[in-house]
Amino acid sequence: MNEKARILHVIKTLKTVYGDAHIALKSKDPFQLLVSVILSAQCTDVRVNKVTPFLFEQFPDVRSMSEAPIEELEELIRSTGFFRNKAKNIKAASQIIIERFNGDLPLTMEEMITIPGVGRKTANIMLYNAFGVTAGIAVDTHVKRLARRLGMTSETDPNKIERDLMAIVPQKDWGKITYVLINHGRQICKARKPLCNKCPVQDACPSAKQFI
DNA sequence: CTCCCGATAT
DNA sequence: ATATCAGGAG
Repeated sequence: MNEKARILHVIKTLKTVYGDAHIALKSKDPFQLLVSVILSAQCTDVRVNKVTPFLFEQFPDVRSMSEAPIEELEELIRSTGFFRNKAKNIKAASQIIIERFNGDLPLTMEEMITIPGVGRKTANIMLYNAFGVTAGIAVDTHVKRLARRLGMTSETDPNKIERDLMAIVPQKDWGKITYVLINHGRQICKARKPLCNKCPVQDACPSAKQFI
């Protein structure tokens, strides 16, 4: 079995095991999803889901968020970390969305990444989950770690990892592959102590023996 | 490359 | 005590 066939086998197996994998961030519309994704940087989704109910109770939409006092915003999201940057970005993003996009989120990668606090990872998550648009593959810390361990890339830069993954993963799987890898990364292929003996793709993983 | 940063697992 | 957690900007 060649390298490409090995990788496709890994993807197929993980898709079967984590078939119901989906976004874990709670939101009731695209704008709330954007705020949640910005908050999720270097923070667990469980923590984000704990603060957003209180945050959206005070500032439920793009209009109210654009006028939110920065100190109140900071206090409401403090526990998610990087709270000064995140508060500043969320407010600036809200103002930009109103001024440049007439209050609605843009539907293209090009426009999406002009929003403060939004890079390719956040844009990919938004386009797929809010609008069903498949522009690329969202590379977060889990996707980066797993793609490297599973031998799908040797790069460390998220943009280069995304390019490598897009060349291997069938386009119809670009949206879902992120959640498949995230779930596998949380349950089995954990950052510190990966559970290789319980891994469904152990036999096809070039990193397995190094952790056993 | 560095900085931002609190919460949690190990 | 320290590594890690749905990253992005300068």
